[in-house]
Amino acid sequence: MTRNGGSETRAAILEEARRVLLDQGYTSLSMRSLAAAIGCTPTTIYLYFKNKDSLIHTLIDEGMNMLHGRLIQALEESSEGCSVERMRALAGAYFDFGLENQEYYEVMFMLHPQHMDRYPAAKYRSARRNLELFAEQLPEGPSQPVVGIQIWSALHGTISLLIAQRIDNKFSRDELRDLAIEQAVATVAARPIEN
Amino acid sequence: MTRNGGSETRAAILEEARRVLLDQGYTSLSMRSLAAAIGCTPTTIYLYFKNKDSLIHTLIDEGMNMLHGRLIQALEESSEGCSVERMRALAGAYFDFGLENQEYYEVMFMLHPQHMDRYPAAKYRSARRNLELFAEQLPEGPSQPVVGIQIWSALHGTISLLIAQRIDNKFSRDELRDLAIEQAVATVAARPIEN
DNA sequence: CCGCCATGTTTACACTGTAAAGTTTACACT
DNA sequence: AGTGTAAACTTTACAGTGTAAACATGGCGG
Repeated sequence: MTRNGGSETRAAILEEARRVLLDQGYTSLSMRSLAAAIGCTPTTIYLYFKNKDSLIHTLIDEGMNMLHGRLIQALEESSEGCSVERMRALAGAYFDFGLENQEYYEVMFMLHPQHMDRYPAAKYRSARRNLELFAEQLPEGPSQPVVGIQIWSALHGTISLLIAQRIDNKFSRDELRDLAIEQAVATVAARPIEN
Repeated sequence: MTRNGGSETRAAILEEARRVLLDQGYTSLSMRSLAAAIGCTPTTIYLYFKNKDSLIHTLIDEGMNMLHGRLIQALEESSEGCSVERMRALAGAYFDFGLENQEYYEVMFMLHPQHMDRYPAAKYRSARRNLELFAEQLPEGPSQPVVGIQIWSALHGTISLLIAQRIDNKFSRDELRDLAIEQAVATVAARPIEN
């Protein structure tokens, strides 16, 4: 392969990895096929990424930033509403992001760490921002982060089962979406108002 | 390896597979190491199981039956209670099963089908029994299976994130358990009584 | 006794991630 | 211009994966 100044190769790797991830999913993303697609040898990739996991980590990070954009946008669009309405918008945006970016969602939230190096602390923080948005919509403010986690977890449950195709097709996605969002909303509505 | 009458080998395969699954997790479960552990060649396993996935399927089936036992027991112990109390017992039992049998839970509900052959229809039915138990606890009876699915999904969300170690350790498991269960209970309590 | 079938092994293929060592290119500096 | 060095990339190799095809062997029924 022609020398092309390093960072171009790195960009090509990421671009192709992203493409394969979206088209064929995580399992099809192999270092060798990746290398073949961009016209270099497998080991070249190791010049830019410690290993496959750290390549995945940067994809996760991309996904987290995409998600953050979507969530922030949803919050801005509903900023005039009460906490219930903001949560409805947030949950809806989260749900839609998950189903519209299934392959991203999978590497972001469904991959087991045993198959994966520990997620680096710096990137972990950027991921946590997304989750904190849920607690921040509670009427009492972000003082109960665990409740935010619970609301997020419940949403994640439905999304992950849909992605994993563990829910019978006879149940409509829209109905499941509504139920999941309303459950999140109900949890907010049940909180005491304190701020 | 000595001929030992077939079903013994099959039993040994399953026993070792179960052991590895519980000890080292799904990723460590390889046909070759499995064969080495029970003292046969990898291909011998293919006499008893079509492929790795179908071996996993029978483990999933085992897990589903274990889970069913736990859920039925919880329901029996709470049979005198109202639908809210029965759901509390059911959700608690489901949650505990998940965390006490993480490796089973993972293959049962968290593995992506792309990595896996389609779950056989017959076994799928036995899995569905477990989910139907949730809808059956609704005050209006099992007429709204999708609500049962939603309650189950939300529980699954918390469990799967805990198993995947995607929830910060600073959040106590007990508190998350309580919140998840109460969210399930609240969804039941919010239903109209019709039967 | 003989043939068949269940039970198993041997061998092989096409993959996977990744480490070590060697090679080529580009550029800075004397 | 010539040389040193570092970046970029390849070659080769290892150890592992699932699994298919062909071959061997034991025991049992006719």
